[in-house]
Amino acid sequence: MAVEDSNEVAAPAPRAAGIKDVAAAAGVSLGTVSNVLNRPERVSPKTRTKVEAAMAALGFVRNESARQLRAGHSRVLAYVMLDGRNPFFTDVAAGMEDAAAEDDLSLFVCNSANLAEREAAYLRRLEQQRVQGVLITPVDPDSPALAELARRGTSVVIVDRKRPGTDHCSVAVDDVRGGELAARHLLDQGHTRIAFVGGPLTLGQVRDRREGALRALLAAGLGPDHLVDLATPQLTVEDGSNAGQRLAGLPSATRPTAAFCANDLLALGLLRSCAALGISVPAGLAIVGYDDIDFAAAATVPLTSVRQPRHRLGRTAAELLIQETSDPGHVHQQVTYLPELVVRASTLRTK
Amino acid sequence: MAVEDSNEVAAPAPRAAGIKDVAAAAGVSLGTVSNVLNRPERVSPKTRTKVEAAMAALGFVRNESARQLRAGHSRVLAYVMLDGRNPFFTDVAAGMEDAAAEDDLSLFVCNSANLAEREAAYLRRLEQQRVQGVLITPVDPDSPALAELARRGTSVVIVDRKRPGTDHCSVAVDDVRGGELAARHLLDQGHTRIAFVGGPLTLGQVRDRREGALRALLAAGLGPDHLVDLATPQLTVEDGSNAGQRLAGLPSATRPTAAFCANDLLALGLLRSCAALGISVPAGLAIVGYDDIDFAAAATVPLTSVRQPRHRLGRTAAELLIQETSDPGHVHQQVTYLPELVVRASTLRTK
DNA sequence: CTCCGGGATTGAAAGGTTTCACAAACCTGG
DNA sequence: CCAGGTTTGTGAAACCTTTCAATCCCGGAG
Repeated sequence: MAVEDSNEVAAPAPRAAGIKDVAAAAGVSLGTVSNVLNRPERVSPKTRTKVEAAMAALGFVRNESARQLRAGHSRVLAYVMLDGRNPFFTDVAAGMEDAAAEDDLSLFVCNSANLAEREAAYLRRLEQQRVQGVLITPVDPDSPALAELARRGTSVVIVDRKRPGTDHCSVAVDDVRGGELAARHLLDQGHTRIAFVGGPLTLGQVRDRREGALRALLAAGLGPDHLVDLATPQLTVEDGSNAGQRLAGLPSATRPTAAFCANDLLALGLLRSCAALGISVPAGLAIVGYDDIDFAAAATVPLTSVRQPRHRLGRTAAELLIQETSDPGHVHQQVTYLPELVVRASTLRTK
Repeated sequence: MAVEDSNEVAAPAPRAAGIKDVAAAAGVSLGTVSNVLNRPERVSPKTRTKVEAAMAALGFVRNESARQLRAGHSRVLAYVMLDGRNPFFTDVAAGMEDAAAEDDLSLFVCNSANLAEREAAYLRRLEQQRVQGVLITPVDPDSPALAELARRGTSVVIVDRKRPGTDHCSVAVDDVRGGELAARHLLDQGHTRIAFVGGPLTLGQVRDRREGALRALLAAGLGPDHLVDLATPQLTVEDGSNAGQRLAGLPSATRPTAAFCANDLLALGLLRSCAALGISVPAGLAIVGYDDIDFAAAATVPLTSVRQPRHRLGRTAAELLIQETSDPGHVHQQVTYLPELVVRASTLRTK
């Protein structure tokens, strides 16, 4: 007897208190506790205080699963990003987080690491969790999995990519325009042979940026052979560095005097290998990056880059998603932002 | 009549199919469907096929909330990181993700952005979600909120920090040792006046690294005045750059010839401002960073840095957490890894 | 032919919250 | 002091899955 009592007292896990326990402790009905939680204005101040005291005393924590179960959907938004190690996406996520926080929603961030399979696994999980909606920068925006997801009722917003159909909202930046800006700037600086560093071309972002560069060349009366492709398997610093080696190996007659990189990671890698190989920047090689991540400005030769409104991109995407899930008369929208060229030392004509 | 029928057909949201609908469609009981899902081996192949066909036909998606409600806990791990924009933490998260994936768990990544308030909000949310456990690099490891959380039954693992008590597991890297390595290296290179760039000192990481540097100086017979403090409000590239301005302003008699930065972001900022101010690195100023993020090696003057096993840090933390939540006889462990100095051009003695 | 054992299947209960129709208590003015 | 209206509080149903004891059915042994 005494033993049992002392066991009770020493019990380490008194099983989390629920709304029912709170009701009992406060001497009110279960429904009233729920009202305190969800519509405090419909409960008298006196009772409310009593209930709140009971909650504090018991260390009550709302059970979100039960809540969701009843509501049919959660208060969680998710972002499936393409590359967790690219600061660009981190910044996009920060923008989403701000918007989500304003509506008292949480943001669940997942990283597909550019792996279609991993992306699919996350989407399955998220659907099972009945997240309120999914923000995604997809490996492949045309994947039927996305359409399926939307068809089954989960709102999906495509980020940093456009999708032809009108099944989803999307927020993107005009990458063709960005490529044009970059290339035109290099042309203005007197370059006529430009390397395009980037890949794989399965990524729409890469395709579009290259396409833009090509257009700028054509507009200047130069043929497509003035764009020298240096394809990379991925968009990492390492790949950029490798591209630099290849570039240096080209015969000087045909070697480009400028390079346009599909993102800043590549550009930073290229910059590094130039330093290692004794090619001065911008005199020996002018370099333009893309995204204008913080490290671009921080590089020792600050990088000229095409800036995207990354924070706004994320914020707008989240806002569209929230709007879609709350407004039944919602119409899908395709928002496109314009990029902007930020000129820094890596392309400044040396006198 | 006809009208109603056609309405039925056109209904856009036929309300997600549940286990019950599947059971009806397959002509079996609800319990059997559950068995197919959870213990397929106890169901005859014939029935199983039938059920699986029904699931596919109805586009059945398991409802995780209901599942959780029954189970009492979810299959989600969460990492509350200190700074989403610092690649170090991103890499730690990647390590966790790998470990989580192996156990078929999801990782929910949140960013406290070094804001105690935001951290608290996330912790509240996560507790409400009944996540299986929380990994956290806390703003303040001694915060009572963490102990509370653990007391109420949520497992907590402290990452990149140690906590005196034994309430939690923790995984950390010996920052004092790291500071020592960095400073000793600079002393070996002949420097005797070393700047310490970093802050705020409320961050244990910063305190410890500074402490280590101090020890190395003392061991070399140099007084604490040989360590020149350049305090920064945060650990960003911008702060590092500002510190550079201040450093350059010091009278040349007392100006340090080397700088040890509390992390790589600061070091990159410092590097940039040196370039802008015409201070050559390492001849004019040797620089050591901390973390060895990818951008450190990618900087145009590759950065000497103290490498932490960041991927392993994350993986181990997640493994400990999983162990803690699955093994009832679990004993809290404090794992400490040793850092390693990676020497690059930013400190190489010129000739 | 009956009985038994064991695998396959079933049905009901449980888990914590929200919602909603309803009951109770209170207040106002006549 | 009462009718009628408003403000508070109540109780039960519903959300979807899992679990587990109970039942069913089948073939084989006696």
